Amino acid sequence: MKLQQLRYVCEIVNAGFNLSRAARVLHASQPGVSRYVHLLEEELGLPLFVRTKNRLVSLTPAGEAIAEAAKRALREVESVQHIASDFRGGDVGNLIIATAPGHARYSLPPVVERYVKRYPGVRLRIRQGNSAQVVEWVMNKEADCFIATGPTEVNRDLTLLPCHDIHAVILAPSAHPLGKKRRITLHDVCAFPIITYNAEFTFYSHIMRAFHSAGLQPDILLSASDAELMKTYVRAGLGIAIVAHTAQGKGKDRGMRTIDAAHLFGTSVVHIGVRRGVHLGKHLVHFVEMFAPRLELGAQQRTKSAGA
Amino acid sequence: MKLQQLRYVCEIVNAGFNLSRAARVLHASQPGVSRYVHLLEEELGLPLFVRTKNRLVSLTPAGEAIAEAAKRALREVESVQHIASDFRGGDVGNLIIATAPGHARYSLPPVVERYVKRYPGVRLRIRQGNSAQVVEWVMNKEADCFIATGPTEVNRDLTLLPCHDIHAVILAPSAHPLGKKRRITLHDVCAFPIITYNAEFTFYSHIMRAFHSAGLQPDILLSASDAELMKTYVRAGLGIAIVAHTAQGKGKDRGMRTIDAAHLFGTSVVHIGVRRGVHLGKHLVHFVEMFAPRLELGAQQRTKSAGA
DNA sequence: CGTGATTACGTTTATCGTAATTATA
DNA sequence: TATAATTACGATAAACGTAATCACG
Repeated sequence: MKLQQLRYVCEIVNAGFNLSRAARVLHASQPGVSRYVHLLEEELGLPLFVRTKNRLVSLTPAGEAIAEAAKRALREVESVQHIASDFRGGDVGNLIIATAPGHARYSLPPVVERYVKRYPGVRLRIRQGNSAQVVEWVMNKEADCFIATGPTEVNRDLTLLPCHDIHAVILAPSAHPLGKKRRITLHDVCAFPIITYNAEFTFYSHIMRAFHSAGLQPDILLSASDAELMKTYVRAGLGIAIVAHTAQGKGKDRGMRTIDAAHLFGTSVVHIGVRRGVHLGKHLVHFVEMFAPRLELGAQQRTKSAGA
Repeated sequence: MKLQQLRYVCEIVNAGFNLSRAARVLHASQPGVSRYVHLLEEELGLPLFVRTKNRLVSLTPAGEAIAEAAKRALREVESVQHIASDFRGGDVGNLIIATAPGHARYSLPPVVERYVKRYPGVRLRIRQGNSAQVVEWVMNKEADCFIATGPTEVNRDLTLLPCHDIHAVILAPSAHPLGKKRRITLHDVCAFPIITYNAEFTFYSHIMRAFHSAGLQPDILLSASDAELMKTYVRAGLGIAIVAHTAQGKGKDRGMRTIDAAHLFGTSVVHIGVRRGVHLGKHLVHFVEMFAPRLELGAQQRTKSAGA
């Protein structure tokens, strides 16, 4: 059995059982592909494709199972090449990180700063998008990993690495009545117009779930993807903002006060998501080691390839 | 890149980096293997093996990662062949089931009877052993699956399919004082000499854990792997037996009574264990469908190969 | 020197394209 | 008749073994 034969089979399948089209994609001649497939079928002792007279129509049951296994085999072979090119290159290359604007703005900058200093040859790119987008990008190989606040609805082609916890805080104008209470409740919060993240962010659903399960209907005055924008509206006295604790400036948020709200909304976990079962590139591993040292991803890599 | 090259790499590794030995195993000439490996290294652009002058010594870091991926790729290719031979054969073949004597004797017979009637061409073999042995047999491909009472200490090369629950019953002589109580306690049970399974069976640990966590030290008079043997001793009045509920005869256990003990020892789950990530043979799927129809393994197979 | 890796060389075989053929819509 | 699969044939290349060479213990 040859790798090419497996490639041919897979390509025929996703060319919609059109040998000619598959041959074009594979830079091979139509007869070559035809013969090679026949050879494989002969070797395996059964037909992989259903043929009506002179046309490929579909996979046989055996063909389906075999095409699946073939795809997995090819992925591993591809992975051999990726591993090689990963080791081959020195500390140069590309690293694309997909994440929500919140992480990009608050958690990432210090890490990125250290990273580009340590690995100046790596071209680091950060793509911003909502939860669904960043997942999509990683699956399509348009990004090497995503950083997202879970639990993300995620399929079995991705692996999530829990990095650290995140909790909500409330930003209110300095003289706001909420600031006087010792321990606020969801009910207290609900009394005021609320500014928070857009609905496509996981944090939004997280917050809303807390309100709804308490039987409350908050008055969402305004939603945005940018915490700095929210702060502007808070300063203007339009309402109070519920944001991730990472979004609070270190004493730089003048004109407002921060009220802890961890007990109201619980904690979420920030995850790094990568494609499952493939070799994690050296640059990605280095980055993750900086972003979440407790994962000890580098140490794992040394003993076993492609983390859990 | 050729599959053979990957085979060569893997074989060199488990021949202890001895090219000559690897070549012999692979039915190839030493020079052929040498050149082919060099070709691969050239293609990948980096050395896979550490060479001291004229001798292979070990894998480079890249080599280790690549050897792992290569092994996975080869396993998938092998799996293609297995799938083919699985579909090729009609309803003939072999099926080896490893299990503890208890399952072999009580749960399996009716299933086996139906199975051999439906698939008379399949040579069914049942190997009996303790928990560790049956796991070992499946991993070494000396058996297609095992049936065991969990939770088995199991590694990530195996998949466990939960089949059904099992609970303990107490077998006591007809006139035994325990039979008069309405709801017995662990303490009650401890007052009498106990007959149960050998220590190497999971059920034994399960029972003992219940006693120990209640701070009790039961008097184990006798342990055996065969429930029928235990019954003999119970009839002789030597003690009471704690056995799986599946071991009780349907009214045929003369001279003794059955006392329910589910509330004392809880329930365990009977699992079928198979090698992870490989195609499940048609015969095995058929058997599992009969043994545990609620798994709907056949339906899963039709859509996706090798169940979770 | 013996064992084991590499290089050189030649034969055999397989791979794959062009051209011709057949079959279907 | 156009499109798509199969068969026939031939040139090129690769796969792989034998023999020779080299390198170390």
